[in-house]
Amino acid sequence: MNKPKFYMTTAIAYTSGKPHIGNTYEIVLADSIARFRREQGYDVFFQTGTDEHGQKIELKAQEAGVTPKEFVDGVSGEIKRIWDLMNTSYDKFIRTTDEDHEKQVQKIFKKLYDQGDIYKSSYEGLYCTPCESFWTESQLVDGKCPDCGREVKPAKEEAYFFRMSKYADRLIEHINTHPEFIQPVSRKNEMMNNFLLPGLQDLCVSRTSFQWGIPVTFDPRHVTYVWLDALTNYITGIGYDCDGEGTEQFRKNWPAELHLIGKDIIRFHTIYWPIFLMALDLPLPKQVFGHPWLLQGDGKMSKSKGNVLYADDLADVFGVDAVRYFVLHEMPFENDGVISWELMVERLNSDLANTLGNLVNRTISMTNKYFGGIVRDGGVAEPVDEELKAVALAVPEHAAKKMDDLRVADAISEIFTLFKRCNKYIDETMPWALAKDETKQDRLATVLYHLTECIAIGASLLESFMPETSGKILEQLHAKKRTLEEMKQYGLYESGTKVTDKPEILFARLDLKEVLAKAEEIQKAQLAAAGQSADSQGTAKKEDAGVIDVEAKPEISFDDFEKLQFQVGEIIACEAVKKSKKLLCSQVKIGSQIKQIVSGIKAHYTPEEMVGKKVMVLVNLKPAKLAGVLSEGMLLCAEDASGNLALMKPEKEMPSGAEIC
RNA sequence: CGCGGGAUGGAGCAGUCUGGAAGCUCGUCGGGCUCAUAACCCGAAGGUCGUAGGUUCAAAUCCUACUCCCGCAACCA
Repeated sequence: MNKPKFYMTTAIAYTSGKPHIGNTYEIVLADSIARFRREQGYDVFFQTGTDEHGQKIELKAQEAGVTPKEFVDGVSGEIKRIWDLMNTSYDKFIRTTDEDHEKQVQKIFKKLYDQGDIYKSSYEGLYCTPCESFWTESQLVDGKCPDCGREVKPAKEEAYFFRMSKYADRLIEHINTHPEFIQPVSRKNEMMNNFLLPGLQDLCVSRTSFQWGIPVTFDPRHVTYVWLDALTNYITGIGYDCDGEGTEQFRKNWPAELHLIGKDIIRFHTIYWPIFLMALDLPLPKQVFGHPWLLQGDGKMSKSKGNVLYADDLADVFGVDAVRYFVLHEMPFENDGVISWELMVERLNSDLANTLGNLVNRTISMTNKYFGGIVRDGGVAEPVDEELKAVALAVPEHAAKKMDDLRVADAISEIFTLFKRCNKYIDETMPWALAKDETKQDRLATVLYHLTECIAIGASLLESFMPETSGKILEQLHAKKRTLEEMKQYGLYESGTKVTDKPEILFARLDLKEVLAKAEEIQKAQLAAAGQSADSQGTAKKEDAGVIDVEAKPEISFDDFEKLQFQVGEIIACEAVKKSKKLLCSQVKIGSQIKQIVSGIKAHYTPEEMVGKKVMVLVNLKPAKLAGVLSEGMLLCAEDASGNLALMKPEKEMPSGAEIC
């Protein structure tokens, strides 16, 4: 019998830095699906990797004083290390700097150009360097990049474009006739209404503003822009060849059954990628699942706060399988999940230590205590056994159904219903009472047999989610790993088998206080790595800390300083900027002049309390529009670590317009 | 009228598409049990399902208006 093939991928991770727990979530999720599909008998090929080109990386490498290649070699290695640490079973780790990938991308670019899908034009607009994106005036937020909030600069760039519109109708048709294509379904309307139905813009597919990319062969000033480079990894990784048939593996595996990606890049995978494939005359992937995000509960993750959660730190404290369990269990299907040290401890103690670990432990202990470790079916049945058996037989099916819908968290919960049922069964049968009765020895043996059998089934099911734990349990029971097929039968545990005589604690209960102490150490280490001085960490974490340190800026000359003009200004009127949540617009009297200045301090000052204040103003700042309102300077504020602001006022009474120098 | 997400017992969530007895996990309290990792089992308390209207025999769910929260950008999966 031929096993059906199952080709799945994760998004390739961008190599701009170490991946945090949210990035790691995706690979673990993918791994659990891949493992489960293998269990189901599919011939799985599971690809992941790293996306390594782009201006951002060029800049990061420059900052670090290494070549871009050296930089991405380091980060890609780090990512792979974490993927391996998390025990993920990918079959291929592709890098977009792989030679064969680069070669194919160049050939694809040429081919699309030759057949008229790609054309040369130019791009004019406001450019955000860190985001590598052009924006139109109307897209800007407060005059800044809507993605990152940083400054944009007017720029014009010659570029190649892909004619998306040509294929739009075909894509709309495909999406409408394949309701399973975009998952979760709610995303489908978003794509249709926001992008497809209003009319697709052509996509810019080359850049000249940086070099770290795959050069366009026939126009070497250009490098391939990220999406054409990155998305194609899904086919180049399995041996696509633009000029020929491609490898046998490619012909076998393409199209992919599943692209697993973050919800933020659904657009690229359900619009641009399918259209690229149409242009290459290739079939489309079967399904794209945009999973939700795992967010930090207690405030925004930020390196400067030192509260970023990394998979390896968490694994150090909790163990790899506990981290896998947590991210899989805590992530719902559609909404974002929450992660925090407290929640991790709660899950570990409650589910892994109490429900699962303790169950295995008490079962093995009783077997040792009452029968010298020998598990034997005593053949004395009671009705309660049937209830347990029914659960054990139903759970694999239920879990499989959840997995088919990609509801991994629900699948795990299904498995745990079996462990919970086992704990209840122990209470119902009271083995310790049976043990005291000479005539109940066979019944006692039967009870322990059922428990061992059910744990063996549950442990086997756990393999996709917690491979190491699964193996440990089976080993302690000296049980064979079951296939899904075998789980349809009950009673495969061989009667007369001896279990281990020294059961190992699978998950030790953790004390929240101790864990939080460790978390604090990790936070300190992060702060140190972020370049803060050693003594500042000590004080910064305490509430009574009187100081904060900020990132040092390069030294400036006195000439630079002289360019800045500061004066005392009196706020004579102030109102909130209507279209904005953060901005106040003040009329500031500086000498005999009145300047209008917009400041992002609405959260800290009301317009009323602003009026009458004499404050420090940077007056010769180039005027700019914020939220459509002209601002002709800057009110200076001090800001603490939690973002509280305080306006700077002269320490003695000074007239409006007094120069500050 | 900027965009997006959200509001369900103390905490974290499901249920909302396709109206039909408010559910899960944790925590709390009471009880049971002692094989086990102070664990396990049973029971209880605790909710005007953000507010106000509307549709309906019936609304957490559909419609309208409003309030409040959160993010708007990192390490963007």
